[in-house]
Order: sequence, then C-alpha cells, then structure tokens
Amino acid sequence: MQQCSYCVNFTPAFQIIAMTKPATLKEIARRLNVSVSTVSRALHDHPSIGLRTRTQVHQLAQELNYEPNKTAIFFKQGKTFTIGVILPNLSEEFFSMAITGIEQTALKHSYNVLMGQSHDLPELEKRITATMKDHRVDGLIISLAKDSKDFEHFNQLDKYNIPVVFFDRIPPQKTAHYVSCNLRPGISQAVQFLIKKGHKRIALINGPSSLLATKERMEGYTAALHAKKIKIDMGLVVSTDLSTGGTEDAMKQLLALKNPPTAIITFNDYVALDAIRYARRHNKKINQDLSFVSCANLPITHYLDTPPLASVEQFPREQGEKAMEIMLQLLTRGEELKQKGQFFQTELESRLELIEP
Amino acid sequence: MQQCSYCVNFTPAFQIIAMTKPATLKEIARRLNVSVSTVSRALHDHPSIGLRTRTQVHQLAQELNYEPNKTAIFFKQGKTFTIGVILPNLSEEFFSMAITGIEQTALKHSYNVLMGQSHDLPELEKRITATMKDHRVDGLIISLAKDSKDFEHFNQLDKYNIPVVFFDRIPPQKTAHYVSCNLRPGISQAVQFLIKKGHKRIALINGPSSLLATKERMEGYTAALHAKKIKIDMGLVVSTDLSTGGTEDAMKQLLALKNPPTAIITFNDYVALDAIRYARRHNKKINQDLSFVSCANLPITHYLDTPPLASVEQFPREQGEKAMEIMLQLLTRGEELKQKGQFFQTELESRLELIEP
DNA sequence: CTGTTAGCGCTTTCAC
DNA sequence: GTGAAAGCGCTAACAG
Repeated sequence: MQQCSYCVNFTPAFQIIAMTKPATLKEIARRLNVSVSTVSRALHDHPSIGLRTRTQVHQLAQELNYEPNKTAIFFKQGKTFTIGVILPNLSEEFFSMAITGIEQTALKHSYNVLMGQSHDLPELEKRITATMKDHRVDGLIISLAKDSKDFEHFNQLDKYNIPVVFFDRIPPQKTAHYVSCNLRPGISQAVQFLIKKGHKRIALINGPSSLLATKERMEGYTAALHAKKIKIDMGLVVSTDLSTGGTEDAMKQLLALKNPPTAIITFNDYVALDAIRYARRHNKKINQDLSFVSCANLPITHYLDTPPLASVEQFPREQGEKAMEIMLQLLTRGEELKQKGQFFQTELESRLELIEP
Repeated sequence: MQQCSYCVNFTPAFQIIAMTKPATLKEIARRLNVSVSTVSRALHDHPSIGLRTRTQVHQLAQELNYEPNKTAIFFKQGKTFTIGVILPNLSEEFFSMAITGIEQTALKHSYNVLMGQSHDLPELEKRITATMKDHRVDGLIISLAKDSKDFEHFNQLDKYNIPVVFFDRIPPQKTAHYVSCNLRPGISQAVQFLIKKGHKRIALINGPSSLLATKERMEGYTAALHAKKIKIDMGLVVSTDLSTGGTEDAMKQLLALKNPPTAIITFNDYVALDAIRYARRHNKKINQDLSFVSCANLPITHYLDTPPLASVEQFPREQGEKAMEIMLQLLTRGEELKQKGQFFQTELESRLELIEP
C-alpha cells in the first residue's frame, strides 16, 4: 500500500504536536462547539453555566489534561504568586532556617519563592533585586548584605507595587516593614549569666559597625554591665568582619591584653566557632580558662564537644514566618495600608539559651 | 474657589496612577507618534530603524523609566528564564553549597532560581514539582527526597517541554540526565586509609536502602576489603535513616558487638556528628579507641575538636554547577538532543580528604 | 525605514 | 445560560 506524501510528511509531526502541546481553553471550546468564555466560566464553576455544559467541559478538560497556563494568568492579572527572597548566604544555618520559615508559610498560601543570595555583596544584591523586579515578584523579603548602604533600589520597587519586608538585617532608618530580633535582652542576659558565674572581665567580639545588630549588642552589653555597676573597659570590645581571619585578629587582640578576659561573648555562632578554635590552638581550656557565650543558637553548636556555654536564640525560622505573614497582609490589604502610611514592624525578643555539651 | 467634583473624585487617584503605572511600549509610541512595533524594534536596536527615531525612542524610554514587562514576554515567548530547583533540605550544608553552584551558574546566564524544599517528603516533592510546572519554569533540577519511589510526575513535565536534570540523589533507573558523585572510589580510599592505620574491624554506617548512594558505599566498602583479602563481616554494616535517633541506634548496635569495630565509616558528616557524639557520651576516645571517617567533607567538620580523620569529598558545588550547565545545554539545544534520545550523564569521582583537627 | 495586523491564553464586561 | 469582543504588553510576519 502506497503512502500518501501528506501522511509521510505531516502525520507524525502532527501527532507529536497533538501529544505535546498542552490543551487550551480554545481547544476545549472548539471540540465542544461552545465559546471560550463558556469554557472558562464552566471551569470556574460559574453559577450561570448550565449543569450539562459544565460537566461536559470538566470532563473534556480532564481527558485532555487541561491545565491553565499560569504565565497567561500572571500576565493578565499582573500577579505571579511568587515572592522573592534575598539572603546574604544560604550556607549560614541562620538563613537557611529563615528561608525555610518563609517557604513553608508561602507554600501554605500557594505562593512560591524565588531565591537569591547576595553573598554579602551590595552590587549583587542590587542586581538580584532588579531581576526579581523583572520577574514581577509580588513581593520581596530581604535580609541585607552586611554592608549595604544604599537603599534606593528598593524604593524603585514601589513603582511596581512590590512591597518589601526586611528581616533580621534591616535598614537603619526604620521607615519600612520589617521583622527583627532585638539582641539587647539576650546579650544582657548573657552578661548577667557570666557575672553570676563569677566573671569580671567579659569581652565582646562584635560585628561590622554597619549592622544595626552590632549596635544592639553593644547596648545590651553596656546596659547589663552598668546595671551591675561594672565599669566598661573598651579594650574588651573588639570587632570582626565576620570572616575567620577577622575573628582571629579580634581574638589575638583580646588575648594580648595585659589583663585579658575570662569570658567572651561573640557576635554569632560562626564567630564563636572560629574564636573557640583559635583559643584551643593557643592552649586555652575552653569554658575553664576562657568561657564563651554566643548568639544564634544554631544546631551546629550542639555537636561540639566544647560548645559555648550558652547562645542567644534569635528565632530565625519564626522571623521568616513572620516576615511572610506580613507580606501576605501587604499583598491582600496593601492599598488601604499604604494610604495610611503604616508600617508593619515586629521585634522578637532574643533569649539566652543554655547549651548542654 | 469651588472644587469641581470631578477633580475631587478623580484627580488624586489619577495622579497616583500616572506616577505609579510603569511605562509601556504603547505609551512611548503614543507620545512619539510612531507605532508600537517601531518602538519595540528601536529598543532592540533593530538595524532597520532610523538613527533618528531610535535615539528618540531610547531617550524617551529612559525618561519614562521604561522597563519591559517580563511577564508579557514570558507569556508571549513561552519562556520564563527561571529554573526550578528542588532539594530535600537547605539546612544541610551539602545542599546549600549545591544550590549556590546552581544559582551562580544560572545568574551568569541570566536565569533565575525558583527554590523548593521537599523536606524529604515525597508528597511535598510532588506538590512542589506541580507548582514549578504551573509556573512554567524552563527546566527543573532536583535532588530526590530520600524515599521517593514514584517518578511519574517527572514524566508529566515532558508534556510542557520542561527538561529535568537530577543531581546527587538520582533515580535508580538511569534513563535521565543527571550528575552525581560516585562514592565508590572515595569509600575504597577510606577503607584503605584505615587499613593502613592498622584497623582490622572497620564498620560502615550506611544510609537508607532506597538511595543509590547507599549501594555505592557498600560496593566501595566491599571492593576495598576484598582487595586486601579481608573477609566481610556483615555485622559491621549497619544502617541509619539519617535521623539522629537512627544513627544512635546504629551506633548502639555496633558497640554492642562482642567484637566491636575500631573504626567507623559513616554515611555522611551529619551522621558522623551524631555518631561521634554518641561515642563520646559512651566514653570512647574519638580517633583513639574509635576512629571515624565520613563523607561530604563539609566545612562544619573543620570546627570540631575531634573531627573525623578524613571525609570523602563529594563536590556539591561542582555538582550544582554541572547540573546547571547541562540544563543550559538542554535549554538551548534541547530539541535535537531529544530526537537522539541522548542523556547527559556526568559522574564526578569522590576523593578522600584528610581533616586537620 | 515604518506601520498594520494578528496572536500568545486567559478573564471579564456587555449584550442577547 | 451563552457568546462576542476587548484587552493585558509584547513580538513578528507581512505589507508597504
């Protein structure tokens, strides 16, 4: 039997297309001899559609495996059901816990997460912000790079009606939505804890001065010492850029003091890890010669055989959840709130947690 | 002066809209009295547009702060320049390093990353896959949940022409694009390393049998022992579901043997952490009474004062990069490759790395 | 060199 | 109860 050239040329391709190309409203409409709008309504169970056609439509949609083309809907509705999240660094457990909080809350409300890491580079942060805007995320949740100074690009987002919620690393001028965790109480508790243990010389390895969190730690530190009438020795307050090298320099400085500290409070657990290792290498007995208290209370510290005695819990996961909840508010009731110029601002209270070795 | 009700009602709102609504091609065209397509072409520096109009257009676009509406472009072109990444868990450093590799390569090629965590739940994995499809990601990179058995939903993606690249936790039937790291050589090296140190009783805490990686470890383990003519004692091979409890059970089992091991190879660094802690609590001197070698070589191990002696490097970041590179290939030359039914499959070689305490 | 037109898939208003 | 038509913003084939 001879093959007609039409078949040879077109049938296979046609079949592929038929199997390949996802069904559309149009296609369903064509097959059922109804209009596109009827199909659309039927699928949305619009009351005005007769039971008969409605079931027919549903059935055919099922058969054809119809799935609405979300990109069309996004485009039409000007919404993407995606929120952007920009973090300095996913490899810090603090942030991976935070994004988990964000993601889970988002998922619960059928939002997706477009993720980007700034790696603490303001330029990259800017660039990622721009592509998030290009993708028309419905909102942006961000924890700032450690020395972001310029926040102009976030105002830009306003034009596209993309609300921004800051978390943890928030901008200094607090005219914004944010959630953060106030370190003052936790640090004060840390100081009190160490004093109660008999320490007189308590050092603080603080972070970069650009971070609000650095200021907070300093305040908690001085407040607690003042309360106990202990004079503050600024030689005991050093700072690190959070790199291993920076922390080691800070440690060197402290151990070189003629009257060195017997306890050290570190900016966070990673700094503590570096500091403890440095101390160990310099033959200090951890938590005997030199005690440590840290911030963040990450799971990782629970695996050390000489962990810090305690760590200030900052609730990263809860911060993430809260940030996403605020975002949902803004997304649903954004307009009215904007009129009033109100800001959602949540401050969680940090709390010192003891660590069992 | 009396206000006309029109103004009262509409002017403010109108102004807001005017300031708010982003410029479109249409708007530029209207102001310049040219057609929309001319504007489009001018902005794309299409050669056929006169220098004069081109500069005019560019200038006005600049002034109006024109930015193309990507959702429209996505919709029109059927491309989103977004790739989906599904991971079991971001809080495992292995995966956060991997996603960093993916993200950086993606960014370099102007792709974005839609991120989702399965938390090792096959159902959640399925759901996330579905929403990724809804969002019409251009491709999907995934590391499977630890007991995913059903891969039907990935075939579904074919219909939408969404290529899938597996990495690290890949499906057993290897008819797919993937990149993984073969554990056999690394584990064999680990065994040899321990034998050279004088160990005769070397245990293996392996992972869930559903993982290909578990099989690989077993093979590397037996191969190396065979090569040294050491008989394999199956009592020395136990398994964990990767939870802390599971690992502790495994340790209990090993330490209860009448002839217990003097060295243990663990499935990964997290298992090692749990195992080491368990051993320490049971008064074993780490790396004296009982030596450890692990897999993954995560930065975290370098902070322990008694880390495993060595760890098998699995190159998570490189795996991520490679997976994304394969994805880019598929995205650009997908059709031709699909015809040929070829698969991109990359296997990196694992390698034992010593850890300095 | 530039304009006209059609269309991507869907929602929605208006009309019958 | 259903259809026709417009439109979201952009691209591209076709026509001058």
